Amino acid sequence: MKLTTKGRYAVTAMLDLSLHYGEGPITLADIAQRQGISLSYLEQLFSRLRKKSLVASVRGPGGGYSLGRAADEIFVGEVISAVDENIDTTRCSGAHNCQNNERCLTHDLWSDLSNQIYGYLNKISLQDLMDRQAVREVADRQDHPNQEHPGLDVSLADGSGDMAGA
Amino acid sequence: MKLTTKGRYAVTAMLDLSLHYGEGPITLADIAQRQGISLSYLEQLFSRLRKKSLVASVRGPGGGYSLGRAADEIFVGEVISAVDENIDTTRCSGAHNCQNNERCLTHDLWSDLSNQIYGYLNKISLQDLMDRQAVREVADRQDHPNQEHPGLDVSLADGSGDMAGA
DNA sequence: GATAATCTTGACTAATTTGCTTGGGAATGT
DNA sequence: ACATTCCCAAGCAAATTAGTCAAGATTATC
Repeated sequence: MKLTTKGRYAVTAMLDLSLHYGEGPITLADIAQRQGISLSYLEQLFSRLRKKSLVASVRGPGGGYSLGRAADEIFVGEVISAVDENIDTTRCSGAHNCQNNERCLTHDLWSDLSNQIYGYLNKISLQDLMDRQAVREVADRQDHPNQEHPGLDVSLADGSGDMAGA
Repeated sequence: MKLTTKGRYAVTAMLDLSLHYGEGPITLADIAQRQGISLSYLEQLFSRLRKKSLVASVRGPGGGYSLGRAADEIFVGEVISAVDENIDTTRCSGAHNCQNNERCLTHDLWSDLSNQIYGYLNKISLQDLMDRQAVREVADRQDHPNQEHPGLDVSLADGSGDMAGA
């Protein structure tokens, strides 16, 4: 499990696709302009997203990309791991050929956490994120009817996720 | 929120410290050998961990590092962000100087997710991880009394974390 | 006090990853 | 035919990672 700006670009682009669902195929040029990502970089990312069937493509004029499945069936963890090219041998390279028991023990502690994070991210769908945003926007508009950009950057990470039964 | 091998090293080292709590200060040389991390790299990481008071140091012979607080008061998110040096301007650089509403919208969707992940990781303490492992070890030993390394690499990410009220 | 163990700091470097450019293709609607 | 789009691969600058090296500062022990 890795989480870098690369994954952020991928998730952002997928969210952009979700937001324009129903408008037909969306061109990468549109996403590039809207999200401030270079077209060629997007092409690389979408190449991987396509191999994992997270997006579908249509070539030719009027073509573009659309979500490979419904937004509530695509999970953030999938998107991130699709672009991560993660062969990540975790030092112990899967097998238990560590130097000693101690090292292996600590390694297992880490991989345990990694699995937890992954499980967590694989429960959050693109639709979930959009729903959250929609709810907040409505609430914000009710509070501040005359502003273009209400205080959306105020952290409201409620962090109500449970700790997965440690 | 960033999650790379650097953070993994830091968490692994902190877990090593936790496991040897009560044995007095632990030298970086010990951790380096046990966890297979270079001594000098550990020095860099611990310099940052120390600035955030996540570890305490004792100099001179017999010196070393120990946890800055109890293991159940140190959270994974803290450890990771301590070594991340995260000035991460998130493209919109905090303010709302985006190109248009749409871009800002998608950006907020991402930062929302980022906050969620962060909140999640800040609920998992080092103690939690050790407890999980301890429980599993006992269970495994009961099932396979004669093995040194029972099947600990089998994923058991139960992922019972809730999705934070999307 | 000398010495050795250990943390502390900073400069430097090789390898890898990121993010992007360039330059070509291949498919397809008009 | 042509313009538009996806597709693909090579290459490249900047950043990050992971590490080395070298010089110190502190302190327990002899």
